[in-house]
Amino acid sequence: MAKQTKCDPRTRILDAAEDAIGELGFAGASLRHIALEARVNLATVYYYFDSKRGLMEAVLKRRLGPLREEHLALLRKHEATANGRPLAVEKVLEAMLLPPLRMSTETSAKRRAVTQLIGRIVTEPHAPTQAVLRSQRAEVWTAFLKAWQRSLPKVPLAELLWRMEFVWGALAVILCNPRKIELETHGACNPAKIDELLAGMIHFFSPGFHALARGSRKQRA
Amino acid sequence: MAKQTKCDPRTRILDAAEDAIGELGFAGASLRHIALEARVNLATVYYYFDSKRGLMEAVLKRRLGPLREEHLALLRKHEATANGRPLAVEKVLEAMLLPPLRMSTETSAKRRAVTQLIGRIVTEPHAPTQAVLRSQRAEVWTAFLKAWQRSLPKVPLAELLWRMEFVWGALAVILCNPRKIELETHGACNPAKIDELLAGMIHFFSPGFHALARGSRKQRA
DNA sequence: GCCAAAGTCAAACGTTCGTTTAAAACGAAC
DNA sequence: GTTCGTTTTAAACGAACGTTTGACTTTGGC
Repeated sequence: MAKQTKCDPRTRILDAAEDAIGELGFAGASLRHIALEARVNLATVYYYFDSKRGLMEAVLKRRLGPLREEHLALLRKHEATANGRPLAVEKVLEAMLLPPLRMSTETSAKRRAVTQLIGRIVTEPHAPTQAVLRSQRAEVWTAFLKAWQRSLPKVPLAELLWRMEFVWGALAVILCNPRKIELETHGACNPAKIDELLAGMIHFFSPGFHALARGSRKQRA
Repeated sequence: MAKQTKCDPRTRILDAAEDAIGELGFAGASLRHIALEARVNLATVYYYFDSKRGLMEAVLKRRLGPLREEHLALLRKHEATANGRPLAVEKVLEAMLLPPLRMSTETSAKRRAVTQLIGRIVTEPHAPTQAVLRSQRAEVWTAFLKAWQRSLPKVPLAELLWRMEFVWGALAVILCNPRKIELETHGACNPAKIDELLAGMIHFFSPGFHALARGSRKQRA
């Protein structure tokens, strides 16, 4: 029972599926390719997961569950430190950005699949996938929206929602193709250095969040 | 010869392919589905385009070509107005954002495929597709990088590249799933109102661009 | 040692994929 | 009316897809 740390077929299948999805997308990743990569018979995939859709959901939930917990935990931690006062913009941004960035480098260097997986989620057209994502993301999304509303009470709701989408999009594009960014910039940008990246993103996005709504004439500060 | 405005099979195939890719992604869009939607025999697709890859390239180039021209034209127009001086941050941002946003609403309301197509490009795993994209995007990318370097000479190259990626990612996430954003925000955000959206994005991103590099102790202004 | 449960395996199911073929239908030219 | 190049068509190709089956091997409890 202590032997099934990483050698059990179930985990191997999940790992292989994660790699395949990251490389080829949900539609392009075939079960035969996944089974071959996991050194498992094709039918074994159906033994552990009922279908391709079942496997896809398992792949997503394995990562999105912990990610959600980290998101909420970090947000709660900052709120505990704030002692009931609204969080600083920088803290909310950090809570949004750090968990995905950290997860992208936690896995071994060779397997950058998690990264791509999370990034790909945003634009994935695969309908069943989208359903899983929405349910997993809803709780985190509302938690962050509340935090933003408390921190920036003068910014209208629609504006806050837009800005959250902007940040999420910027994050996704990095996670999705970190190798591409590194190549396109001839090495000037290195998505693996998450400390620098996080600091850079917070530094870049904070001023925008502090900006009030356009055309708001009631601004006093 | 003047009759082939929108009824010729070639255009119908391109339109159908655009729809299918927008909905299902490049791997998920099958030629049979596309041919059926275009009311064309399957072999006709091969008559006009050599293969599935050929069709995909044609679909991309039909939109990316004009988009590139609009990008460069708008940038040149602003530079002409600036009279040799560096462009304002807001102008460069507008030149980056307006062409894709405008293209997303130029097509009829029912066919929001262009929008999704452009957005999907960012995270598309399909390898041949990526190759087409890189070549189409390279020219525009370097043009904007030059503009940014002139406007913000104190910000290091790597930082500028990162910020361009951020903006591009935010844009992509909107273009890719405008309907999703509208639903998730319960109508508070409407991606179809591109004037408001553009103003909001410029207003949000400008302060970040004006920010200097982190930890830069040589800053004087 | 036996047995039921858990797990693995090769082989095949029917479907759909991208692609090809060869013949039919078409329109303009002579 | 025949001819020729262009366009459209039905039918089929082999390969790969998701999925199922049934037999085989392994395992832990009695």
